[in-house]
Parts: sequence; C-alpha cells; structure tokens
Amino acid sequence: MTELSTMKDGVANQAEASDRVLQILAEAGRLFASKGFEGTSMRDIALACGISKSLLYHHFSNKDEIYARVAVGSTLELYLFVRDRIPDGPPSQKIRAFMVATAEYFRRYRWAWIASTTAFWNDPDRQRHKERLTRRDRFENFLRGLIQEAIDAGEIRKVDVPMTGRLILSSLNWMHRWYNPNKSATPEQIAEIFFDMIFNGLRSGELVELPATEPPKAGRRKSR
Amino acid sequence: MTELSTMKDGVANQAEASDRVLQILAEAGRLFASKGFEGTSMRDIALACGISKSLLYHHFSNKDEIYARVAVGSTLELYLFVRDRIPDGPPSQKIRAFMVATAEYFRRYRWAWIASTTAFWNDPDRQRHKERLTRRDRFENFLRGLIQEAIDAGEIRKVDVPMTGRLILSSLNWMHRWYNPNKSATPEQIAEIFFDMIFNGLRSGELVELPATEPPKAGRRKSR
DNA sequence: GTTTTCACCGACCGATCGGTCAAGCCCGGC
DNA sequence: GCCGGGCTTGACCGATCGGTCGGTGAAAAC
Repeated sequence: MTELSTMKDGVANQAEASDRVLQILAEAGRLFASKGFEGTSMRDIALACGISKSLLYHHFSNKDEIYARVAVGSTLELYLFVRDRIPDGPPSQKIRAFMVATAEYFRRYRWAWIASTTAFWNDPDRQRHKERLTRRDRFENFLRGLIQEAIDAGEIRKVDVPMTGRLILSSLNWMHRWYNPNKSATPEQIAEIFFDMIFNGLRSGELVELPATEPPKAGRRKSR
Repeated sequence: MTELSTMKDGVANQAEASDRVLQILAEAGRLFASKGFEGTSMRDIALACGISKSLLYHHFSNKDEIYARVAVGSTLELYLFVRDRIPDGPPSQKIRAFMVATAEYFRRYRWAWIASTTAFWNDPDRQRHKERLTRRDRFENFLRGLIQEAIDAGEIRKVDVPMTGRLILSSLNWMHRWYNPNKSATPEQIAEIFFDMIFNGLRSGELVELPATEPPKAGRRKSR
C-alpha cells in the first residue's frame, strides 16, 4: 500500500481532504490549465465551485496555496507512481514502462498536470514552484538511470544520456498540447507508439537481433 | 529576396516598423515569455522600455495587438523560413533540415517563440491567436508531407504520419523549457542529435538493408 | 510665421484584482 | 430550551488592472 492510495477524483495525493477541498482543487486545476495562473481569478474558482469567494479563504490561506496544492500535489507522487510500475526485465522494457506509466499519470490527473507544467513556469519573481522542480528532477534522474542501465546492458547504443532523457520526456510533456481525449488513442497507447519510434527508429531496414536483447512486446513489431 | 529580409533584432517580420515599435515588441515578447500574457501588465512593458504607458497606446490600440504582433509575427514566417532551408536530396535529409531550420528559428527569435507557444494558448474565451494556429497547421502539414515523402521513397518505415510529426515537433517545441543558451549545444546541434535518435533509433544492433523484395512490414499501428 | 503632424506624457477612469472581516446558518451535544 | 463551532456569506478594502483624456513641445509642411 503506497501513498498513491490517497489519489481521488483526478486530484493526486490529497489525503484526508474534505469533498469541498477536493472540489476546489479539481476546479482550480481545470481553470489554471485552461487560463493560466494569472488569468484565473479567485472569483472564477469560486464561481466554478458554486460557492462564495470567502469560502476559498476558509479552506486555503491564499491563491498561491491553491496552486501549490494543485501543482505540487500532481507532481508529488509522479515519481512513486511511475517507479512502482517499472517491471523487472530488460532495461529497454523498463524505459517503455516508464513512458507508459507517465502517460497513464497524465491521463488520470490531466488538468493538474497541465496546470503544473504551464502556469508561470519561469516567472523569475516567484519561487512558488521550486519544490515542484526538485521533484521533477528526481523523476528525470530516474529516467536517466534507466537509460544508462540500457546502455550498460548493450540494449541501446551509447547515446548522450541527458539528451536522450529530454527527447523521451519531450514526447510526453508536449502531449497535452495536442491530445484530444475524444479522439485518437489513449495516452498509454501513444506512449507505446513513441517508444517504438524512438527505440527502433524511423529508418526502414531490418534489425539483426543481438544475442541477449528482447524485442518489444509481441504483436507490436514483426520480428524473428 | 524573401519576406525574411525584414527580420530584425530578434523580432520577426516587422517590416517598416519604427525603432520604438521594435523596442516595444522585443521587450513585450521577453516579458510575455517569462511572465505570461496575463502576468504582464502594460505598465511592465512601458517600464521595461523606459516610456510612459500612454505611449504604448499611441503605437498600439491595445494589449492584444501587442501580443498579436509578437506572436503572429514570430510564426508568420516560420513556414517560409523553414521551407526555404530544405535542400534537394533524400527525403530523410529534408526532415533533418526541417528540424535544424526550426531550431535555428527558435534560436534567433527565442522570446517571441516562447511567448507565442506558452501564453494563454488554450484560453477558450479568446480567439486572439486563431490566425497563429492556422499558420502552425501549415507548418505542421509541411512536415507531414516530408514524412510521407520519406515513406514513399522507402527511406523510413510505414509509421503513422501525424504521430511521427508530433514526435518530431515535440522534441523541438519542448526545447525552450530546458534549453540554456549559456550551456550545452546550439539549438541546431540539438536538433541534429534528436534527428539521429529518432531516425536511427536508440536500439543497438546492425542495420541490414533488405533486398528489393520488401516483406509486408509490421511494426506500426493503425494509420490515420 | 503660422499651422499641422506626431511622438510623448501625467493624471485620471471604472472595473477587477487578491484578500479581510464580522456576522449569520446549520446541526449535534447538553 | 440554547450553546458552541465548523461552514458559509456579502459587504468591503487598498492596489492594480487595461484603457482614456487633454495637453506639450518640437519638427515638418505650408
């Protein structure tokens, strides 16, 4: 049993929070995601929740705290969420699982994810999201470890590890800009497609298996 | 001679604009990029330019127009900029040139690029950036054409074209979130690295060209 | 020399911002 | 009955928002 059991209603890691607080966080996340932090007023949030503005200040001390609960809450357990979904097996499959798990997290906590990755991310005046950034670092370092592992195992070639991590995370982080939940595939399926493209490359031609390597999941790519 | 000759001072396509207007656009772009649209006040812009707020309204009718000049101006000629840098040759090399040219554009007009790709991008209330989006579509469709060309030529395998375009653009569009001009490589060099990873794949192993008899290729998913 | 043009400014406007506060409402325990 | 304490409210605050106003001063046009 992990801290993840406290996740609820699209709002991650908000243990022992009342329904009203969860409602506020959900609505605030949705508004922050669509209009940004500065573009969302406390009146907007109150209106969306059908409550008075004063009530927001009963449950939260100020606007920054609401954002912090949305954004930090959404990244707080991303690392744990993903880590717990990495199976034993070939390192390349761990990278694949990393991508799929991140996509699942994105799907489940989409508004909070968008709010935390877009709103005033580089405002030099504010340090509100510093903690969020350090958690992001832990998440990214975890991926780099997996990549290094795959290199050491000879499964992938000797690429630049930080740059490879950036490529993989770019494909996932940019997804919220074009992903439409009503169309296309699920985020997890998209992550699989991206893994296939990045791992196997776009180039045509047959790959000759190296002795120890395991091809990706059956049915995805013709092999042997 | 193309429209690109009017680019100047990091502000794209602002023909016959006075120095003061260019200064305002440059400062506004920098502020929009770091604090967002709503987070940047007209007073901020005036202060950064060392002029009065009234003067902004002498040169522009309102705040939206300043943003439009920054954002639309920065995407206005992106398509032409990139298109003019695609050489004749193998389609895969055109894709590579596409990525490098986009990276060069990013480097040259970085603040306007960031401002146009981050500020209130999905505010449902506003249609300010509609024109920008249609221009983006033209840009993305151009890339999809290059990918289809490479598939038809047999240079890359039969991947999902829109999804491949999204992967490539993700790697470029997310760059502004981690790129540090004082460290690391130039954007163009980064684009080359990403092209190599995506085109050749991360997987270790030898590529062997098939003879002319091409087996029904798998390794892809539903198309369109 | 007079008029027109134009870049530019300080003062000001109504609206809205984040945030405060005293007071009501509701409901279980006495 | 009635009391206490969370939940909830509307009225209100100073500050700041985007935007407007009348005007200045100097150069250009006549």
